[in-house]
Amino acid sequence: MMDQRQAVAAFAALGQEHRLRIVRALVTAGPDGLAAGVLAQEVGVAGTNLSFHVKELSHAGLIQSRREGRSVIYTATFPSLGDLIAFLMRDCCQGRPEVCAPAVEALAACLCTPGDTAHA
Amino acid sequence: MMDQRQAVAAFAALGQEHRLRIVRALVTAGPDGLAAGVLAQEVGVAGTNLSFHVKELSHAGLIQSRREGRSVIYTATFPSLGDLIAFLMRDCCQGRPEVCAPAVEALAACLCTPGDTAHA
DNA sequence: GCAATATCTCAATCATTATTGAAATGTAGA
DNA sequence: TCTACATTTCAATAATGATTGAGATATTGC
Repeated sequence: MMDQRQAVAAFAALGQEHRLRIVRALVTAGPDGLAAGVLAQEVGVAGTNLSFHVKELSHAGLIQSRREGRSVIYTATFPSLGDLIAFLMRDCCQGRPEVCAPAVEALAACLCTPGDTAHA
Repeated sequence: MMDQRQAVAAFAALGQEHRLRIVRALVTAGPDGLAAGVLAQEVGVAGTNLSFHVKELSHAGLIQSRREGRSVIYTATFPSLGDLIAFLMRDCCQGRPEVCAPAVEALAACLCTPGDTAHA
């Protein structure tokens, strides 16, 4: 369960163009992730600057890294993203589920195979 | 459909303790919202400072305001919150729905009455 | 219109964050 | 071990954001 301190750090990390692009690139890349060099090129920042931003994202728990040969591979931390979303919308119902239902729908739309995978 | 510019502004707005508390207070309050004075007291900031923060949140599209008598009532903009969440996780599947399913579950957990309300 | 309440705007100060370049670290292959 | 490649650390500068207080605006009831 995420607390406010973590949530603020996570949102602050996402509130910067380059970092949001980093996270989105890694979310799109999926569990395989991307090497630092590829990521820097894709996001359009110098390597030295990418390092600064991935450190911040890593510190916020939104991405992870592993070494593979001489490359460092970054991946999105999907469970943390889920926790962050849950924190933001926690207690949103208060007896009125129609209030937060749109958010659930919006997110569910990203599931490519509607069916039992959504409740796995 | 939210674009990157809006998403960065929204996340940046949420990446600050007082503003996150404002949004969470309004999410919890639901469609009825809270008056500026109540909100300032609940979040623990001076009125002059609250004004600065709600302006930023309003500009990011995360909250709305309406006048009621001599009070200004703020409410969370629930559809924008849904769009923001959808933007963050867009294209997260790439043939692997199990990747983003945890995020969907986390959010769905906030729905108090599981059933048809979730797909309304 | 006048006084009281609620909120906002403005300008100044303080604090934090982003970016850059140079040098350092760690890894792989000859 | 030597060279090339990938990434990080460090220090300095530039840019942006938070907070405060004083004054301005808008609304209500007398």
